[in-house]
Amino acid sequence: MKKAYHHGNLRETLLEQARIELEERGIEVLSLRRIAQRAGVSHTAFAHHFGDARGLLTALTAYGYERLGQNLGRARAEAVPHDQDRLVASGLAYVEFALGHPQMFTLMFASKYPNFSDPALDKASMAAFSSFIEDVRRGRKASKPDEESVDVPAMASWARIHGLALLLLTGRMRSVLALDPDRRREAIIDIITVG
Amino acid sequence: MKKAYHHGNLRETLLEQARIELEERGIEVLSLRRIAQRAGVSHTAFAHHFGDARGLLTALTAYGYERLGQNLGRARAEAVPHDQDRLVASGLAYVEFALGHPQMFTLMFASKYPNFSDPALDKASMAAFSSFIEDVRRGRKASKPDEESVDVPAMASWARIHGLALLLLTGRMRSVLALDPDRRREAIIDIITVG
DNA sequence: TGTACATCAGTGAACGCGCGTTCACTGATGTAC
DNA sequence: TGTACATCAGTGAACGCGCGTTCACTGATGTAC
Repeated sequence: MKKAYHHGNLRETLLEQARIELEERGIEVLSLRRIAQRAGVSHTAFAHHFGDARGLLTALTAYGYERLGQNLGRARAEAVPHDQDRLVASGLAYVEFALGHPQMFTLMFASKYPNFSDPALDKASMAAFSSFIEDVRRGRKASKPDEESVDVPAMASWARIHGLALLLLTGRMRSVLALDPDRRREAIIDIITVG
Repeated sequence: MKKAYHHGNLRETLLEQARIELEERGIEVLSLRRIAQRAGVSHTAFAHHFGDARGLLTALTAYGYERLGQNLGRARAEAVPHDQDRLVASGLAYVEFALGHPQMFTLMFASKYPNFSDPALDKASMAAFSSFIEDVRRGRKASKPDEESVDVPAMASWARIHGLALLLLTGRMRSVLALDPDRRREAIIDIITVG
């Protein structure tokens, strides 16, 4: 098969290879040159699709939020339709996303490199968050407060789920990490649902 | 005043300048050379005190845990001695430490650079965590479970406080960030203490 | 259907940059006698 | 109290490295007529 000069799908290929490099080596040593090498393309080919290095990171982060949003949506759809079950399913999917894609999660939540005011990134992250927070809110039986005030119960649940994800993926909470997968899953659900 | 050839206190000076550089510019662009320049010393002077670059980051992270531990201890001592008040005071101090030292907090909890198996770092982080978790446990009125099982209520409170800190410092939770300092403090306490 | 030409997509060499580390060194300090 | 000498603390030049970017380019594609 002759290799075409024009790739046809290079943007998606570069994003996918960037995702793999990210998980394998970590944010802190991501390199355009290595990603391009993985994709079998010269490292200057990036410019046509992403502008500069930050553009790639921004697109990669948006891609991560899209995947998180999809995972949450799937979990939501599979949960039997009681609000409480939906909160548990969403929360579990959130934590599992973090554990399954630790570097991506770190990029999405801790990194200063992506441009979070990029419209596509903002749209993807708002979509993931807002549906998740809606699940949380309904699971807590809290009515949506007026626009200006803080929805304390919903924020409390979100904070707990987010913190649980991060403490687990950074290796704290050794008592939970020591469990086998099934029991760990149960412990995560217990922690999400405890009064 | 003649500048001494031997500094006398260079290790502490370098750590302090590293801390300032960290907060001002961020983990991702920390540089030995710039820190040394701040301290008025050649960049090769590091080797005598920290070995290599990772050694400095490890020492800096340990320093962060010591300061977190001190802040928690101070908050604990000032709280009127009801267990619930102590949980609130510790939790608030935890969140305020994160907001006051965002880069340090990120280094302590998300970075892969420090060597977390370094004995001094391990000791400092265990000291900060264990006293904090003890506060949480007593505030939840949960008796300490046997060594092997998971203390679900304590982990749930820790996760909530940790997640709250991170969601705030990464700019999520806009409804809380929009408040003025006093009302924000109240909202943080509400979120920590809500059932 | 053919052709001219603009645009798009990818190449590869070269660049400068800041980095951490290595090296041989020098000045200051501490200590044994 | 003096002196010899080992050790400690800091210097500054040089190194190689991988990085992202720039540049002039070439091949492929799309389109107007």
